[in-house]
Amino acid sequence: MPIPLTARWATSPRCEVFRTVYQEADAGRYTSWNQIEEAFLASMSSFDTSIAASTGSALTDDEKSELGADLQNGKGDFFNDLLVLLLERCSGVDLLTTRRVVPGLIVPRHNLDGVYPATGQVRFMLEAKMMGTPKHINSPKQKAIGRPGSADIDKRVKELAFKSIDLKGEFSRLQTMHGTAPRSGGAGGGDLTTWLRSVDPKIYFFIAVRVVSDADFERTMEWASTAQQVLDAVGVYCFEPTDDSFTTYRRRDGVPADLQLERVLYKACVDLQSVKDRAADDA
DNA sequence: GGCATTCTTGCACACGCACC
DNA sequence: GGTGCGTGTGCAAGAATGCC
Repeated sequence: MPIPLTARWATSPRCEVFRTVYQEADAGRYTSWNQIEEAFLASMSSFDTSIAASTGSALTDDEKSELGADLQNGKGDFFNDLLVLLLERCSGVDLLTTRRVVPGLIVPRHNLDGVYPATGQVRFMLEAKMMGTPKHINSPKQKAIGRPGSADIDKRVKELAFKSIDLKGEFSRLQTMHGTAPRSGGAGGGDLTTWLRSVDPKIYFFIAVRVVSDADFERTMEWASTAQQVLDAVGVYCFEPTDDSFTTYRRRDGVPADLQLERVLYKACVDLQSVKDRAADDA
């Protein structure tokens, strides 16, 4: 599977390390996170070292052109595309990686990262986010260790939680319109989590978080657990700085088993195959 | 094709609270 | 009271998308 041409990281010189990792995963036909974890960590270290080294004056237009216009953006898209690649390899199902406009029950247009199938009702959806950045020239007031990964996690979880409820509500409405009653009782007066997990689309949320302290890690886990109640599954990968430069990383252990990215990715793989079979039966 | 709008991601700042 | 930290809110930049 070639690098998506529309991806921001496909052309930026700073993202060369990402292309190398992606091509390694593609060539090796990798199907699990464990196979690519070390290369992923190394690419993050390389990328963030480049970001942190952008000291001196603010970037000129020429420098922006050379390095890629956006200073930080790129790793989030890379993380998303890498997960899609692994998931496709594992499940044998083609996901649609380009974002598409999907109507919800209340909000008429949602943009989604990775969905299946490419057309018609969405049955499976993947959302991936990267959080946390090192200190760099554009954030002079930032602490030396950088911005905590958990600083923005609440906003992202709340956004996705609403998107989940809205999309599943719309799917349920369409089922009712077509004479197919929802497979379990409605949310009103019942258990919202149980209802949400009984209704398509299956929504998987993956986050890679650069944590800078124990408190940062704990807060990340709390919000991941919250997200778990509204989504079908949440996969978390945490990494932390190991030296004074704060841009050499190692895996942060301690993520509960049900939140570990590698396990959730495998669950998503199995689920996606099931969704594909179910969609074929319904057709 | 050009402009306006929307979306995503990263960030600053104000405020409240705990601790010393 | 001063300091540090967590939290909530909203802004900014860049890219994607829509509209005329």
